[in-house]
Amino acid sequence: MTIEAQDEQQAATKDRLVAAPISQDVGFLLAKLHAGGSVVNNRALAEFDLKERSYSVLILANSGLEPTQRELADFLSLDPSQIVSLVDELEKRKLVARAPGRQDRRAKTVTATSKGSQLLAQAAIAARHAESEVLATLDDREAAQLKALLRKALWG
Amino acid sequence: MTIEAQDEQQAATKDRLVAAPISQDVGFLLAKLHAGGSVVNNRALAEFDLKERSYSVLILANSGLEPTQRELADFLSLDPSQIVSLVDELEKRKLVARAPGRQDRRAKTVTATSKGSQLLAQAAIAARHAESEVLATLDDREAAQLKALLRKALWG
DNA sequence: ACGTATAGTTGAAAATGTCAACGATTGATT
DNA sequence: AATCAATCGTTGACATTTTCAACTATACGT
Repeated sequence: MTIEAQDEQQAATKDRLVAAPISQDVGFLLAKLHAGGSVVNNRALAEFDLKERSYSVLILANSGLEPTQRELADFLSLDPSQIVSLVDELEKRKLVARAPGRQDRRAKTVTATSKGSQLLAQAAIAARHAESEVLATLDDREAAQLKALLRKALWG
Repeated sequence: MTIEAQDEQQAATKDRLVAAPISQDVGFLLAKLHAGGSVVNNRALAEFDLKERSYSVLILANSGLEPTQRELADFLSLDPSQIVSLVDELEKRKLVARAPGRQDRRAKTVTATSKGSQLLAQAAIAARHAESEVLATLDDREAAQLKALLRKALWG
C-alpha cells in the first residue's frame, strides 16, 4: 500500500465512529473535547511548570476576589484536600500566599504574589494560544457563542 | 443567623468566583460542565450497573459499525488497556461479544448482544433525562446549538 | 458554657491513567 | 518463500488522581 493510500484509509477510518449515536450525546462531546483540550493546555503550560489545575488556582488567586480554599474547592469541583496540595505547591514556589480569613479565622484565603502574577501573565498567553488551537475549526463568533452557551448551562 | 439569611448568604457567595477571568476560559468551562454532568450521568446509569464509560462502549457496540477495540480506544480517548477491561466486564455480563476482525484477525470487533441492546434501550432513556437535567437552563434551540458547536470543534 | 457545624489538613484506600513488554498476525520487501 | 517491521489485544507494573474518614481549630446558635 502506498503512503498516500494509507493516509486516505486512515482519514476514512479514523472518524468512522462519528456516525454512532453517541456523537449526539452532550456528555460524550464534553468529555472528548475536554480530553483533547487538556492535552493541549497542559503541554502549553508545562513550560511554566503549571498544569490546568494549578493554573486555575493561580488565576483565582490573582483575581482580587481573595477566595478561600473551600471556595476554590467548590468552584473547581475538587475535593478540599486536593486544594491543599495544589496551594501547598504554589506556595512553596512563592506564587501564592495563604492568609487567615478576615471574618473567619478557620478559613484561609489564597492570594497571588507579584511573582505569581508575573508568571500568570506569561502563562495566560500560552493558554490563549492553546485555546485557539483547540477551537481552530471555529470562527471567532462561534467560539464566543460556545463559551456563552457553556456559561449559561453552568450558571443560567 | 436565620435559615433564610444563611441561604441568601450561600447564594451570594456560592458563585462569587464566576467573576474571575477563568470563567472566560473554554478549558475550564468544559471541565466544570463535564464534572457536573458526569455526576448526573453516572447517577442515572447506576440503575443499570453502567457508568459513562461502559455506556459509551455499549452504544458503539450497538451502532452496527462493528468497531474494533483500537477504534474504541481512539474514539473514546482511552488507553487500549482500558478498553480491554471495559469490554471484559461487558462481555462477562453478556451485553457485548468479541469477534475476530474479518480482514484482520489481530483485531477484535465488539458487538452488542440482544441483551445488551435491550439494556441500552432502557439506559438511553435515563441518559436523555440526565442530559436535559444538565442542560436545564438552556432551551431546545440553545442545546442543539451547543451540541453543533462541540461537534464542529471536534470534527470541523 | 455547651453542642453542633464548618475550614483546613492528613493519611489511607480505591479508582484511573500511563507505559512497556509480549505473542499473534499483518503487509511489504526481498 | 523467508524475513522484517508494524499493529492489535493483552497483561502487569507503576504513577497519578479521586474519594473518604478522621482530626484540630474556630465559629455560631442556644
